[in-house]
Amino acid sequence: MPPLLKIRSERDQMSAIERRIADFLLENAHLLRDYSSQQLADALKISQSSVVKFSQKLGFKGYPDLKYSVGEAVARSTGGETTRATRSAKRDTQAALAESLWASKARAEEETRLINAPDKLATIANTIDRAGKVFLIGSGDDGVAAQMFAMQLSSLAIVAIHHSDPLLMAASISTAGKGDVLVMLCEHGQHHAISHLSRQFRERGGKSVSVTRHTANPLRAHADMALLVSAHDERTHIEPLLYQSALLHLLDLLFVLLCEEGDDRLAKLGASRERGKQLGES
Amino acid sequence: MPPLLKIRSERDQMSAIERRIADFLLENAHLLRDYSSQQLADALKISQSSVVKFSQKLGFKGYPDLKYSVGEAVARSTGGETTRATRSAKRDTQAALAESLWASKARAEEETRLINAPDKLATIANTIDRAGKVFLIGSGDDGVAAQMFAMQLSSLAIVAIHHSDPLLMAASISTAGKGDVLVMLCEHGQHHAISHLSRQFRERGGKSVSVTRHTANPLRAHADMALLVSAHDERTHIEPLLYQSALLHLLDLLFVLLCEEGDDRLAKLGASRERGKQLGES
DNA sequence: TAGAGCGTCAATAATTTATTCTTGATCTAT
DNA sequence: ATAGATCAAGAATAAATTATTGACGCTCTA
Repeated sequence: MPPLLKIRSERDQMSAIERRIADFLLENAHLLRDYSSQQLADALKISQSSVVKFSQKLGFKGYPDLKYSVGEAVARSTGGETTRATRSAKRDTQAALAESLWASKARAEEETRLINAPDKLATIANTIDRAGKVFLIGSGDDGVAAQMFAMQLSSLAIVAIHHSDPLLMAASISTAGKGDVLVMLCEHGQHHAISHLSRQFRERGGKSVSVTRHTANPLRAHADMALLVSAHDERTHIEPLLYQSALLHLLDLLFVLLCEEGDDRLAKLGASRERGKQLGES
Repeated sequence: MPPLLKIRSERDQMSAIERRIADFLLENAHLLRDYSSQQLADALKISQSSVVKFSQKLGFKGYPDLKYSVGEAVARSTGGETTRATRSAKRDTQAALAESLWASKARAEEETRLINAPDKLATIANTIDRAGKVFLIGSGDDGVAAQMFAMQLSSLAIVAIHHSDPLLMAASISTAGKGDVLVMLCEHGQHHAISHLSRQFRERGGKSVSVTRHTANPLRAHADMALLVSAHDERTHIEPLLYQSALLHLLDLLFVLLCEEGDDRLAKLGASRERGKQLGES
């Protein structure tokens, strides 16, 4: 039980002095850091030993232990508050910049999470999990994201084939069959070539998944399943960053779902990581 | 700055004994509660006064103060979650998953921002801005990030050459000269091949920038400028996501700084985007 | 009203923390 | 090289904080 809650709940069967201590703690928990048991006693005009006994009666090893617990509780409740001290001008403006960029990203990622129903995500994760081969296409920014996701899939021992080029992908797809999955990343969903691929792929019995902005777009319309990304900012140089970030976050989420899909996935991930480490030493 | 982050970031310029203490704290932060300064000293076979001095050097009032701070930090990081009862639907668990992932990322990005001094970032942005050519090397996850950054630089009309392969990069570098920049992304900074490239590159008069985890590592030591990434999580399948995310965030920040470096940069970005749009319609 | 039970405090013991001082190692400038 | 400076580390010790003890007074009850 959190210490402050415990104190409150036992407050009623306490003696007068104990109640004084309890009240002080409840009101001043956040500045307990600077109080020794003696100082606390002085502040309340009671003896130091009363403070110690109070601590022990509540089940703590002693006063420092109580103090430590209260510190934890306060930290938890006040969240990840960062003490922001005013520094030099440059530091401030740059911190503000970082802060604002971060906030924008947070918003984009949050929006993105909300417009993709959990069931849908779970279904897609499941489909990928059972898939024979996973094909990924995307160019430009999308290509990089696709590549990253492909690497993640590989590390889970899922066969993933990534191409930026629709022509190359067309060739790869000719080996696809039922149970395979095609993940198409295309910000605006307007690449005809990709829509075309989708059609071919589905004819061969595979499932297609589109990942686009949440606008109406042909790619999304033609896909079996559609993931959506939301990212907006009036500063045109920022918007692509938000798109990237939200997209990656969405894919990360999918990755984590996959990790938890089956126990052996994580084992395979561990093994893959080991191999990577050995190569890395070269 | 959170105490554990502070410890990590100063770890490199510590003496051997101090490093022992630092490592112990980082690994055993959650059970520091039961250690007095003397017990900690005994566990590490060092003197108690060393522990106290360590605390003071880090800016704490004394050992108990350090302990208190670490307690807060641990409490915060192990989630301000008041263990929510029965998670009924799939929706809930997935939302929680997303939430936790997002919180971890936020922490990693925040930490990363804090350990890279604004001045340093500004200097690097400036160096890149003035550079003739920018070379980027990185493989695996780092490679994807490098590629992404290269694309961003290109969109600002900065000449950016990216390779995953050190051999190819070696060939490219032979065209480099004074005023050029080599950005080396390498999570653990242990790739000898990259260190080798760095040496070659600097001999030709170029400036090298390393981007690694904030551990002591050879790559970082050899570089003219070093960017650092902080990302930690006990769940081994999550940590790489955090690294990715924090790394990209750092590079995004650099990108934004570049955008604001000169007015014409934004204009060029707009033009580049226009061209991209036209291509995209195909 | 004697005495058991409890809470408080002052005194003090025990523990923990902080400081001082010494030693030895590593630089630095002559 | 070498004297001097600087620093890290530990031992010894001082200072502080914390914990325990025992005495006193209060209340309740048989």
